[in-house]
Amino acid sequence: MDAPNPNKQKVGILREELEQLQKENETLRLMFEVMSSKYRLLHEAYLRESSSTICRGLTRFDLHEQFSDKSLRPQVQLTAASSSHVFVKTDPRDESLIVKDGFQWRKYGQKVTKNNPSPRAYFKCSMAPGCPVKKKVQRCLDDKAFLMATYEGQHNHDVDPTIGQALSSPGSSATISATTPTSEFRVPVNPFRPGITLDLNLSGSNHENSNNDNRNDKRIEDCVASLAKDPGFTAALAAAVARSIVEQPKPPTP
DNA sequence: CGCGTTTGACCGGCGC
DNA sequence: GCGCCGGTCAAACGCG
Repeated sequence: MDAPNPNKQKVGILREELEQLQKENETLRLMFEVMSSKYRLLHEAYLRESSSTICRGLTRFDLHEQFSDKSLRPQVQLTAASSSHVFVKTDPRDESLIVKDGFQWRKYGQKVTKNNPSPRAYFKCSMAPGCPVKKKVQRCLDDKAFLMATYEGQHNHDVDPTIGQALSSPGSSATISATTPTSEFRVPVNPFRPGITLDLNLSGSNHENSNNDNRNDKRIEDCVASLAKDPGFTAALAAAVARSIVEQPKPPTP
């Protein structure tokens, strides 16, 4: 009776592993549910904002100003491919036209435009010599809490890592912010690259380390908000997560 | 002194 | 052709 049955011992180990995997599975399921619910909420908020704040800004600030200017129509048609508009929420009392997007910019001009009393500032990227990227920053006509940055061109270098780490998406990135009466959400976008780079590193420590709850929540929000920008990727990710939940984890083979 | 910002001047495109 | 407008240049200026 002293010698333990090796089979029973093996079964015990396997059972332990199984329980551990089930716990992990449950955790992942909960995370997925949280992500899904947050995604739904944020997507609804995003759609609301798209049809109100941002679209209002675009139609009255950008579209009105640029589309009404027939000289810019060809450029506007190229906008989707060669330039991007980013709304950045700032303190309306802050009169500086500074958009912290992870790059260093050198201001080379400022103009007061016809349709907006707020001056428009012109910046060139100064992080790398010869970088062709320019941006224009102007306070939104309707909501002075927002700055609209228009980026043109592609960077020929990477983002400053010390600044980039503070942003949720690696590489070049900027933050769109939009407010609803009750909430604020941030949508990380990448105005210079075709794809959206997401940090989906939702490690198990998320639920183990309560000190990181706020940061993890924010990261999840950032991820979810990014998903809202790309329905195709949303579907692909949802399918992948669903698969990982449906598929029972197999015990490790020796 | 070097670097970045400011700001008036200048240029080019477009509409009338 | 002229005027308007957005975009850019470059000298002056300020700051560390």
